[in-house]
Amino acid sequence: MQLQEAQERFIQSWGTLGSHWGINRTMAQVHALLLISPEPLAAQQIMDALKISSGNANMNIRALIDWGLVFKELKPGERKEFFVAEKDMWEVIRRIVIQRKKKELEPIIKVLNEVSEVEGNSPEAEEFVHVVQNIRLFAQKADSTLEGLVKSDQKWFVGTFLNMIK
Amino acid sequence: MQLQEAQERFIQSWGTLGSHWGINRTMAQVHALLLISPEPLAAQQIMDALKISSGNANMNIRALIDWGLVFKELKPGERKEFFVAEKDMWEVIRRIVIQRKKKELEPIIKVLNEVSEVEGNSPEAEEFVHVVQNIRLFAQKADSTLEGLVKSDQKWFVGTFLNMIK
DNA sequence: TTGTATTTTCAAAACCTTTTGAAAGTAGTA
DNA sequence: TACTACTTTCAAAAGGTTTTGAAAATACAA
Repeated sequence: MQLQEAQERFIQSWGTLGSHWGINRTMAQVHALLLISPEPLAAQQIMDALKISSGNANMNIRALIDWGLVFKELKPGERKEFFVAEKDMWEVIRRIVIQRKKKELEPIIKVLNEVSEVEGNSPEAEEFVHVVQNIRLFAQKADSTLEGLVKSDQKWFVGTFLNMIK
Repeated sequence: MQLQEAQERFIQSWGTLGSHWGINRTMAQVHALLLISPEPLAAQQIMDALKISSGNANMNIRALIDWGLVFKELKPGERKEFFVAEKDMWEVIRRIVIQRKKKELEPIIKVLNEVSEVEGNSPEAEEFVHVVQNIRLFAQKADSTLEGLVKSDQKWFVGTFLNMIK
C-alpha cells in the first residue's frame, strides 16, 4: 500500500473511532494527522491536509490542547505556532480516561448517591433502590479501577493486566 | 427524596450517560425505565411515561432487544407485548462491550493491519509505521482484555479486578 | 506607529441524528 | 369474513452539532 493511501485511511478511521468516543470527528482527524507527522505542523498545514476551515481547525486544536493530547510548539524565528501530538499511546489513553471519568462517571455517581436516598417502601421504591445500589456498586468499582489505571504505568498494563485476563 | 423525583432524575441521567456511549438518549431512557420497573411494561406505558411517540418507542425497544438489553414477554390472555430489562448489571456491561467491540474495535484493528503494510522508508513512512504498530499493540491488548471480560463472570470482576488495581 | 501574518470569534449555513404521527401492516376475535 | 387492538414503517419535521468564512483581534517587525 502507498504511504498516502495508508495515511488517509488511518486518519479517516481514527476520526470514526473518535466520534464514538466523545471526541468529534475532526478533532480526532487532527490528532491522527499530528500523530503520524514526524514534524510539528502549523494550523495552515492542518487546514490544507484535512481541507477544513480556519475556524474549525482552531477550535479543534484548542480542544486537543485542553485534553492534553496536543502541545503547542514555538520555533525560533517563526511567528506562527506549530503543534505536536502526544505520541505515547499510554499517555493518550490516560488523558482520555481522565476527561471522560470527570465528564461522565463522576456526575452519574453523584446522581446515584442522591437518588438512593429515596423514601417509601412500595414495590416501586424497593425495586428502584435495588437497581440503583447495584449500579452504584459497579460505578464505584469502575471509578477506582480507572483511578488506578490513571495512576499506573504502561508496564503494568501490558504485563499484568493482559496476562491476568487470559 | 420522593420516589417520583428520584425516578425521573435516574432516567434523565441514564439517558445522558447512554448518549456518551453510543446508545441514543431515548434508548437509554427506555432501558432505565424498564430497569426500575418491578413489572414488565407495554409499549403504551413506555410512551406515556417518557412522553414519546409510538414510532420512537418501537424503534428504541427493537434496538434494545437487538443489543440483548431488553426482552419481550408475552402474558397469557393479553394481546399486547410486554418488555423487561436485563437487570443483571454484569450482563448489561457484557452486552454493551460485545456490541461496541464488534462495531468499533474490530474495524480499527482491521484497518491498522492493512495500513501497516505500507511501502517506503522516508521519515514519513517510518513515523507512520511506528505510530501504527504502537496503536496496534494497544488495540490488540484491548481486544483480548475485552474478550476475557466478556467470557469472565462477575465474581472475578468484583474480586480480583478491583483488588489488583489498587 | 503602521503593515502584515496569524489566530480567534461567532452568526449563519450545512449536515446529521432523532422524533413524530399518519398510514399501512399484522394478528387475534367474533 | 370483518372488526379491533396493537405494532411497524417511513417521509417529513424538529432538534442538535459541526463547519464555514468574514470580520475582529492579536502580535510581531520595520
